Amino acid sequence: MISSRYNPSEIESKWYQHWMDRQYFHSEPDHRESYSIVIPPPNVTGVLHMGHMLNNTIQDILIRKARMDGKNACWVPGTDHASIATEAKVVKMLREKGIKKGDLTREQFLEYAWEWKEKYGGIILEQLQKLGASCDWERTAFTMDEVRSEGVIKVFVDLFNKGKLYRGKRMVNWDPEAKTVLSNEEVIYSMEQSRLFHVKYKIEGSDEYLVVATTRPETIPGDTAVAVHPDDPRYAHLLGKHVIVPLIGRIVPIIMDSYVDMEFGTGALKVTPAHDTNDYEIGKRHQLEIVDVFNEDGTMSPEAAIYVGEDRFVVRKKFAKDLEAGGHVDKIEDYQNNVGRSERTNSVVEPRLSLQWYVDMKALGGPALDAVMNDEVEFFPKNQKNIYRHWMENIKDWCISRQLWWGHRIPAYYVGDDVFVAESAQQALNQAQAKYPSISMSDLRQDEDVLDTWFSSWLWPITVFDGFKDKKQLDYYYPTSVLVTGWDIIFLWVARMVMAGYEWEGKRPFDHVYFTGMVRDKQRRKMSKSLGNSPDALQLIEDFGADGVRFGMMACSPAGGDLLFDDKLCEQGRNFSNKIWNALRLVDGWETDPSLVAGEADRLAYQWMQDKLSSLAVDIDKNFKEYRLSEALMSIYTFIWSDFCSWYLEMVKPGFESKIPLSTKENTISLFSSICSLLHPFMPFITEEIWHVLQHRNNGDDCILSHYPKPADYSQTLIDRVEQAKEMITNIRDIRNKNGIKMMDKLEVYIIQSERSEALFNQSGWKEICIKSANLSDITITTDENVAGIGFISGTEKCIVAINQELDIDAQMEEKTKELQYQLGFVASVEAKLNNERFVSGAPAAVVEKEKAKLADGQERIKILKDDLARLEEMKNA
RNA sequence: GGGAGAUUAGCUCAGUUGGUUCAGAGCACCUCGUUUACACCGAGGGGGUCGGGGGUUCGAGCCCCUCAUCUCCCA
Repeated sequence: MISSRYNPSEIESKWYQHWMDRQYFHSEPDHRESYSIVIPPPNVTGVLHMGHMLNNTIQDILIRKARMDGKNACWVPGTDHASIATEAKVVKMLREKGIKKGDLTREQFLEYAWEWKEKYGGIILEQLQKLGASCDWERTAFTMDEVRSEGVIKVFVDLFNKGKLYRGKRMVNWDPEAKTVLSNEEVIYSMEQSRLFHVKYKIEGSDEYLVVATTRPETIPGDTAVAVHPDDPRYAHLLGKHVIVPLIGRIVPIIMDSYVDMEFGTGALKVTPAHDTNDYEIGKRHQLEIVDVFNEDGTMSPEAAIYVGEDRFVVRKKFAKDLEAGGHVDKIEDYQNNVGRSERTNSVVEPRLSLQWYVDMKALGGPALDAVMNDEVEFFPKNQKNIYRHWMENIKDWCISRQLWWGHRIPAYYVGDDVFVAESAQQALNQAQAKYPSISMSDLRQDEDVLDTWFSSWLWPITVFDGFKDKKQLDYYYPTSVLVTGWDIIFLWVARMVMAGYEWEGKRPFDHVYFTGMVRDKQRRKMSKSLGNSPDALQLIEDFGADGVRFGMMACSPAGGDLLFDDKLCEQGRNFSNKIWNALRLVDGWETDPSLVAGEADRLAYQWMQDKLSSLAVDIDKNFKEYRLSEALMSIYTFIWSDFCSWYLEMVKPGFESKIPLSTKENTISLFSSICSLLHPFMPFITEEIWHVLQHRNNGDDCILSHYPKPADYSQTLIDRVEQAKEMITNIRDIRNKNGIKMMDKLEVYIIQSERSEALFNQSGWKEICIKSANLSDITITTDENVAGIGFISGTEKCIVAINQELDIDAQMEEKTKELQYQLGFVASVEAKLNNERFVSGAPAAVVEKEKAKLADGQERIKILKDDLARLEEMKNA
């Protein structure tokens, strides 16, 4: 006996293993059309979170659907090495062991790092398997493995040789804790409480002071000018004068620069070119001296000459005191300002001048912008195109060096100030010797830095197919079919992949990009570790089953829109699983009798289901083409729960202790199998299980490889007729409800004779379905409009439920009157439209025809209602 | 400060070139129900001036203007 509850856990592991054993996920190039997806490689340090679940569920749905459509589906999994995050984890682990990074050589450190990666780096991939991800695990890639690394180095050398890569001194976002440069995207800004110091700078040779407002007094030793706006009348007289930097005593010029905001603070700005991006620009314009007062770890440098070696925040407090003690403070205000912190270390980011490697993005951007604008790479949803264009048109060079050890070490070799870039040290040496014949390997010094992780990720669609070495796989799978990712990394990753695709393959990396939304909690907050509002992904799978969670993720996740996650959605998924499971129990329990012949009702019900299925397949096909997966799923949900379970199964279900005709059971199993196929991409486990419980299957006949139901022709007339039967049945049930008539009591129903009611009756099986589902003794066509009972309208048919018991006539009259009012209003509005000369002449003929039909229908209903009311009135008076 | 998007039922959202009885779905809610697939259920039901105002049109949830509120991106 099958359990009345669906228990996912055993079933899920069983089928995942089965699929793996049969190598269904594995793909090799062949004669079929390819459908490929590369996974956005999760961070190797990561564990599965809600964002991954959403993103990977979507990819799995697409890849399973493609597989069932007969394409050669290939989903390549993998992870990225996440320089900063991983190095931070390894450093932390070492610290716990009592080892300091500084005590290790680069090689020793990397050994530990690899050890760590081998041990923990696969966790997230295993978790994806729990979710049901049908990745080709034989292709699992890692951004730092040999194939991927070779590609990265080749590309670096290639860009250098093409002159699209350079080394330059720029203002960067510096993380003093990780001691590395950060990209803009790795800096998180938020408003923080701080203090605005109004500091007095004495004007040289005068008793006058110039008051400057700053939140960062610790940078005062780096001041090399004070700037005011050239149009500011308050300071016009100071042109050409100098001020004395407080506590430091340095004499610096007062300069005029229109960058200064006259409204802000005192309208005077201290200029510290080494420690602020804008100040740096001002410094360049006025040829100011650059004094770098910080070390790489955020302590004061020897150039600061004061508090050397102490931390910038400690010094801020000391400076505040010293300034006050020295009488240099005019006033101190509480102030809110926007502070940038490192995404990884949460350390306050320090703008810093440093020598870094850059990619010349203007040299790469052209084809990448065009490709998206003309839909060669198509975005879903479309509105992301604008954002993309805006960024591409204002693109800045990409700083790719990172002061870390974990990553691809930059293949640049120095001899003094000369740089030689080559794929190997030997090649670099050869280059160097061409210039300096006498040098040897020991004179070459390789760049200490590694490359930004994105510098390997942007090659992902090429390198996972080993595309820089061997084009065989690449030619088949590239361009990939679709990329599924969050819009938050559109610049960081998507745009750069497009650039790389055109730069090295001359082709787009993917046909489509499907942007998912962010997963947020019910209060619309982003899921984050610090808020603790992110549910444990594996626990969810435990609680609701992978299928339940997948349903939950998809049920309310419009393309590009945010997903407000709620356990309730997974619960709904679990309930849905249970519903299907119990439908299986019902069908499975049917005993057949070969001597029974299926009735007309069974045949009509089956025909109706087939037509509905075809119609559904048309919708699903359309929805998939537009990546409206949520809608596709919901239409399947309604089909299964409502059409199949609530209507179809009830129509054909045998009575108590009765058997079912063989053909009806077979037809039902066939429908149920199609349903499994339909739902399989969304809920793979339960569908595979049911597929096999429904009937014996030959080896290899698995749901995962079944044909996805294709759009097909169907009879809308037949569907409409059954819909009208449903409407009539619902009406009768409502009448039972309102009049306290038990479902068990059989009723007799009359339909007033008309052309349309005749058509319904002539539909084979129609009458039988009504009788069974509404539990009627009979349903007949009559010309006698005065049958005693309760009248109702179905479509435009007047129907009467014959009833002998006492009825609440007033309640009925009230209801009919209300309905009549509505219909009168409706007809009036249609008449107004049709009487409007401009409507009749201006609107398309089809629209006018429809209005006329509406009018006729409405008038018909009004007539029925009026008759009914008159009849009720008579009954009341009788 | 510049740009983008949004505002439809209590909640989350559909609504595809303006035209069916078009104001919809799911969840939540209310009433009834333990009839042998399922209470993780069944049957039925109520609920919205489509953010406010103005305009174009024979006709506006949809197009235009304006105001309000919110979100995001860039600086």
